Amino acid sequence: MKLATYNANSVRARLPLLCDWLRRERPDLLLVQETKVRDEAFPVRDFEDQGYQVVSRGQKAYNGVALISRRPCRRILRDLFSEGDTEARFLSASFDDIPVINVYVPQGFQVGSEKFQDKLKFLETLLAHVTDRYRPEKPLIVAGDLNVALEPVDVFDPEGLEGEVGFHAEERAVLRRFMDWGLHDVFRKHHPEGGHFTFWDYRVPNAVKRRMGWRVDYILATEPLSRRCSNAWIDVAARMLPKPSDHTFLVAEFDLGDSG
Amino acid sequence: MKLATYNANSVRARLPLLCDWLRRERPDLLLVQETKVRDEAFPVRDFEDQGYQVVSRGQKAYNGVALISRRPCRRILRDLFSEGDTEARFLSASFDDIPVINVYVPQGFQVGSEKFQDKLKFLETLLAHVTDRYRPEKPLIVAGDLNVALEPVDVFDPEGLEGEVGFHAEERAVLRRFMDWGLHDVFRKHHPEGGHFTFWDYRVPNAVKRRMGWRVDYILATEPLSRRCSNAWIDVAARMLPKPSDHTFLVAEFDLGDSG
DNA sequence: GAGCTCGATG
DNA sequence: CATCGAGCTC
Repeated sequence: MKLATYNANSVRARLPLLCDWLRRERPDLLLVQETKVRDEAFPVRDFEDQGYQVVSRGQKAYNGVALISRRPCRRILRDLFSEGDTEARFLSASFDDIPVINVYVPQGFQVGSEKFQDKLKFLETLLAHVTDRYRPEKPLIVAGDLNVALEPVDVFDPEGLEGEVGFHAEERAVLRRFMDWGLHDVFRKHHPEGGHFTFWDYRVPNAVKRRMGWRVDYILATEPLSRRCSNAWIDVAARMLPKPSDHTFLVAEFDLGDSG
Repeated sequence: MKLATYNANSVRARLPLLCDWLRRERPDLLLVQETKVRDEAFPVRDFEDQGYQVVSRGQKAYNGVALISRRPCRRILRDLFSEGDTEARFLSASFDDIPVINVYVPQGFQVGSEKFQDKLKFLETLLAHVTDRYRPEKPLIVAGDLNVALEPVDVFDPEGLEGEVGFHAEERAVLRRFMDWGLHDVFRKHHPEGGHFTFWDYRVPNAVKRRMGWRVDYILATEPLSRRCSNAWIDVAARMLPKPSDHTFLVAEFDLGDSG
């Protein structure tokens, strides 16, 4: 099974790039974040034309997540919070009985701000959701834009960025607890060396060439799946195409035998 | 000499279409209206790369006219009104001693409105400019988006549109006086039958296929040039391309012998 | 329907 | 740098 995650920064603005990429890579499942579109306006047809189905949890202008898959899904869940989500940042479903959670974690604005607290709250709630409902011995995938770089090798300037939003001890500690519970970072498993990024700020000139990026997008898997992850890679070239998102694709392949 | 006029509805938005068209048609001179860009931001390079020179009279966001030519021009004039123009709607220059006036006449909003009066004032001032400075026995071209359909055959529904802005007796009367003075509509000369249009409103679904257009773009020439006009045509296909302007190209060819 | 500006967000 | 509205024009 080939799974990818992509913060599109508008699924409509990224439609040509996305369609080209799907045509070439043909993943079984693509998790998209920052679709920035209401469900009624999601360009479903463009994906259906390529043999994909779309489940979307969107809102106007901001956030929005979607599951784009070749096979149907079950057990769709659109809300992380028991009160119902005010922002479209969470979407989970099962594909061939493998539960997949797609998240777009709040960026957090500034350390100490109310938005930063919301970010921590979101991560804590997601962690509780995972630990309450799943077991590390069973298959589970949690993936998307977590908006946190876990280790110093996951940012281009760990000293300079230490304590900044996205690389602050408090966020990293919460993310660490996902790992401690039993979620494995499948990209890290295949690339322990670091210096690989999935996001480069538009505002930094030539950020990709200058390797001024962050690794904030993840595919996390419990042990039975992580064990079967045969490959994981970041499509840096897709960040160099015309009209790119500020993120790029993270891909993982799982050897699931006949069942997947 | 091959001359074309085109209301681009943003020269920047139309850059791919324009460049493709120039590569294919290679006119000696292209008159553009609604460039919608300040002179400093005009994409001059894209035209220079194809062997064209650009003279532009632009403003921010609205209006804007330009002369795009393979040969240099002389006697550039950027203002129609003696007080200096507040809107970028007029640009004239001489090419091989043939004076060419490029205009974007105000659309006029609604009959009876102040903008409609401005439109009539613009047309009257242009007529005075022409009759004061030129003679019908000498070469002169006046072309561009005149925003007036002269005759019933120049709109898709003459009965329904009678009296509407763009097809009102008062505007048509002023335009008629250009003809009476000695300017000839070179497209009409080759296509007396009517039913040919240069503009189709974006808001009318399938307007081109349904032939729901207007002929409001013109190439007018004095007798010594009109006599030599060997061909004139409207490139309807260019209105059917992806991301078209709401207008399309009007082209005329003149047999000028060695001198042009 | 499709350009434009502007102020917002990241 | 590149999204998004809103409000404007044609």
